[in-house]
Amino acid sequence: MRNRSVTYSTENTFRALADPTRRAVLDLLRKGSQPAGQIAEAFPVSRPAISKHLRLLRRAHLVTEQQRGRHRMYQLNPAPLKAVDSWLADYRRYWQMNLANLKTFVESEYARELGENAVKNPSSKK
Amino acid sequence: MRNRSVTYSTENTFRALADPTRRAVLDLLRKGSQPAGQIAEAFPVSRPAISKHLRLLRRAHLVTEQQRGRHRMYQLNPAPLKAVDSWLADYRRYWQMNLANLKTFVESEYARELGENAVKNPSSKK
DNA sequence: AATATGCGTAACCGTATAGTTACGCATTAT
DNA sequence: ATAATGCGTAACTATACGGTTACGCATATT
Repeated sequence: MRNRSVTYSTENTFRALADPTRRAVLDLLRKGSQPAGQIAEAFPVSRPAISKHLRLLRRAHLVTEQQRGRHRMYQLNPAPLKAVDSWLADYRRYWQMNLANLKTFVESEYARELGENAVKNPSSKK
Repeated sequence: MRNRSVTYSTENTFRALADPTRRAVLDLLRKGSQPAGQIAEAFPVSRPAISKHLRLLRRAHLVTEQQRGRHRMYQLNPAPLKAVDSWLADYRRYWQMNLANLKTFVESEYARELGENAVKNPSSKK
């Protein structure tokens, strides 16, 4: 298997990104691989706390580790972020619309009628 | 205040996206505003469960609601996703690098030396 | 050989999720 | 006026976080 494109669990990826500390760890690793202890020093929480964050990041395949003597070097693996990026892609065109226009549209009578229709013709629920 | 650019809590945004059901709700709302009940019908979980998801999405400002008779219309607000997008931006260039090259680099003796240096010159810790 | 260092894990705690069922309050329909 | 509908919330449960301290095991140092 050479360079076969790998799929990761989008679920794990989003979950891993939910915590600000973990995002900060990734940001840190963008500057280069670092051993676990050095990563921990960058944060106000205890080393075991970081160790657990690293475990989640590992599960999400957002970092890879390799033993280097008694150190564990952590390296960023941005590949799973591609899934996040492509999920976001579908939304980009939305914020490219003028949101002010959207707002006035929603508050218009036209939208109101659409809303009523959506409600009165649920086309489900009996 | 007219169209003043609003900032949202990135924290809340990422947290809201962590759950697959909530992401699916957003995906659903991309097709158009819907009342809460209709949203709930699209999922295998109970209506109150969806109601709670909607609460989190509201807190994250990813949806807006408005009373429409006895219905509550939910509408997508993609604006907070811009923060996610810009966080991701810093990573895009990484997955544009050839990851195979990166891998061989990391495993090279050169990287090994860098790694050792990083360890032996922590430039912190006493 | 003995000691120090790096780092993961276990055990424990408080809080937030994610789901459930039961309930209550408006609004609409009859 | 009464009944039905739409939907949020309360109360409860199980699980997962995020943090802590204590511990243990390799690897390095002296």
